[in-house]
Amino acid sequence: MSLSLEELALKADVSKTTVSLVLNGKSSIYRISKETENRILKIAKEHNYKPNSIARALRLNKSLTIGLIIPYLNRHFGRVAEVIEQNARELGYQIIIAVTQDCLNTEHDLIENLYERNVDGLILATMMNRDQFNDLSSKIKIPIVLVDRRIDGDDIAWVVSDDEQGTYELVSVLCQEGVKDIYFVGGIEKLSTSIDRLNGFKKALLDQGVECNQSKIQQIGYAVADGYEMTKNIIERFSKTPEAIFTSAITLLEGLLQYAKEHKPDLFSHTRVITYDDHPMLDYLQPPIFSVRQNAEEIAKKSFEIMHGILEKNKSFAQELIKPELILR
Amino acid sequence: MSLSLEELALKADVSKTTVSLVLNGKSSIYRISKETENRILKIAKEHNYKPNSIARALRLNKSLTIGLIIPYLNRHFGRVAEVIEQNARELGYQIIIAVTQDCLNTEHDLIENLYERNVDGLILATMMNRDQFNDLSSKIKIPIVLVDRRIDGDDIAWVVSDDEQGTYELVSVLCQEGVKDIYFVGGIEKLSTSIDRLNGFKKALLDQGVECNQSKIQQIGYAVADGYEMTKNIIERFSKTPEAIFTSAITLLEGLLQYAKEHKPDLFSHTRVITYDDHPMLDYLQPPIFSVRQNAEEIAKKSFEIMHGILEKNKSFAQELIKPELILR
DNA sequence: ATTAAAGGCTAAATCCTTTTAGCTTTTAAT
DNA sequence: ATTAAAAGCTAAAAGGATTTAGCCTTTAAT
Repeated sequence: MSLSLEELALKADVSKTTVSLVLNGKSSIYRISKETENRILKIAKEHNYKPNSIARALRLNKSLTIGLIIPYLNRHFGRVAEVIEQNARELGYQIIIAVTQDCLNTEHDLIENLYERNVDGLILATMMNRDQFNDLSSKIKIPIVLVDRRIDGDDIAWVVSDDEQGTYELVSVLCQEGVKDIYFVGGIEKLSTSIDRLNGFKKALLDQGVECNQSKIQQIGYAVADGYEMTKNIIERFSKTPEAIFTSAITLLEGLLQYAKEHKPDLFSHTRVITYDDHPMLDYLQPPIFSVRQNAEEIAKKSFEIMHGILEKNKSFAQELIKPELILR
Repeated sequence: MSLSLEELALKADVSKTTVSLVLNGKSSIYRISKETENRILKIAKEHNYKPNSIARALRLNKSLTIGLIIPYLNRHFGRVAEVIEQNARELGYQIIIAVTQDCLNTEHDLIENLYERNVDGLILATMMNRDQFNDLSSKIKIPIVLVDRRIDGDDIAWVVSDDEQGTYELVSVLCQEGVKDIYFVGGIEKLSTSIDRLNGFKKALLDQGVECNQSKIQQIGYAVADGYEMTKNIIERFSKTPEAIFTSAITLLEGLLQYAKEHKPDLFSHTRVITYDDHPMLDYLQPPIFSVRQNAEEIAKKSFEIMHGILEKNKSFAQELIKPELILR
């Protein structure tokens, strides 16, 4: 291990050029004799030669490394990262991971940092808007695939859950059960996840002939504390206990549960709760909470697939909406 | 961006040696004049020069990259990874992540792979035993810090939760409440997490004068399905419903909950359940489940700290037991 | 006036691989 | 017997940074 081309060449009594050519499968192109080829291959194998990846990266200007920038390594993104890593590994790529904690500045720093560290591409759950992204794209000359959060634009590659459709279906189920008074507990307002989920929410109400009151829509952020806050607002500002609350992320549901436990233990006897994102523990809560399960595996698979296509198969960008699954308990 | 030392040198009308010396803070050692120094610094700043990290890595034989190998990116390891990444970033390191899915062969492949890819060190939640680890250590000439799962040995660096103590305290609480009939639902038998948790369990029973029957101890694995299986065994093999069950991981608790939901809905009216690992959703389950919360943040922080100490401060290995926290609901 | 020391900078080697252009020898063709 | 083509291989450059050894000039000391 860790012996160089030159040392191999010495042992095989040829030049390092020859060794390199043989090991890169170019023997026939360069008319290296079968005999020499076999000798070199044998010696390389005996010594378990592995080319120095750094030297290779320098020469080829290709590090076989993908940067993955996500807000947190929570359940959802953890699973996404895990599957991306597995897919990447099979094709010889490594994943460098970095978390933004949903801070835009951190995101910028990380992008720059990974870019300078010569990753071949970036998979990105971004907080940027269209303009910020365009700015970035002009500076950064490597492919970017957005994951989980999209930015509108015909030339931007992304893979996201079909948030609008998922929310639409989930909320429609409630409406069809006759629920009319539904509150929306939302996340970071500018993100596509928020916009799409809110659109799905509104569309469901509209299609089911339920009035959609702006005052029933809250959007602070995706943190547990935000969920707590929004639930508090809903419970305390309105005299009437809501018929139903939709939380648009599992963290927000956690906030709601926390508030309920502390200040409104009877919440569930009056109020149906439904949520975007699923969690196995939801199976054991009383009463059952309907949810929308994102297909993290598929999101991960597709996003690396697109990246790989751009990097190695000359494919251009692509966009994918991944269908989520309704979980009615 | 992406302009080279040589180009900078051209612009500053000096050699690239001079530029390199100045940018590496060696002006005074090499008696570069203040004037030249300032000119170079100014030009470098203007052009936002960043040294090519690959070239640097090749020359210095140091990639500023740490490999992190863990079984899954689940809640616990996700948090560990997240915090390691943040700590690493502050000190200029990147984290390459890879998941083994608790497969020993995959672990070996990944270690070899990352080693060949020139990571400077490895942080590892390993499945290896002492012999396998020794074998590995002799081949791999970079520092290794074990995380979450330790291997006995005076010369092995590790950071783990104090599994024995945590389990001891948790189980003791139940015993002190008078519970005498406690079952152990365990994970992968050979891992330190299993061994330590089982030891803590046995010690608690012993100290509290509760008989510890070998038939009440099950160890299959850490998967949800394993928890299901072990719960099934306990419920179906014994005529008497157990007074209490300790699951030694949150996944095993999930398996238990699943079994209970499907086949034993009244489990909780007869049986106390306690678990290693905490989860916020446990707050909302009825009845409350006592748990032991591992301090993932501290585990992460210490493990990178040790790695960094070895890499840059000439420190040697170190071992840390991180105190977990009892959560009594 | 000579020598030594200090000041200011750089050429070239090095890390390891890939790749281009081309060298030498052998064989085939006329 | 020449020449052309084919066979078999290699020297050297390139990629971008770091570092060693040392060159040349100026100043200070005797």
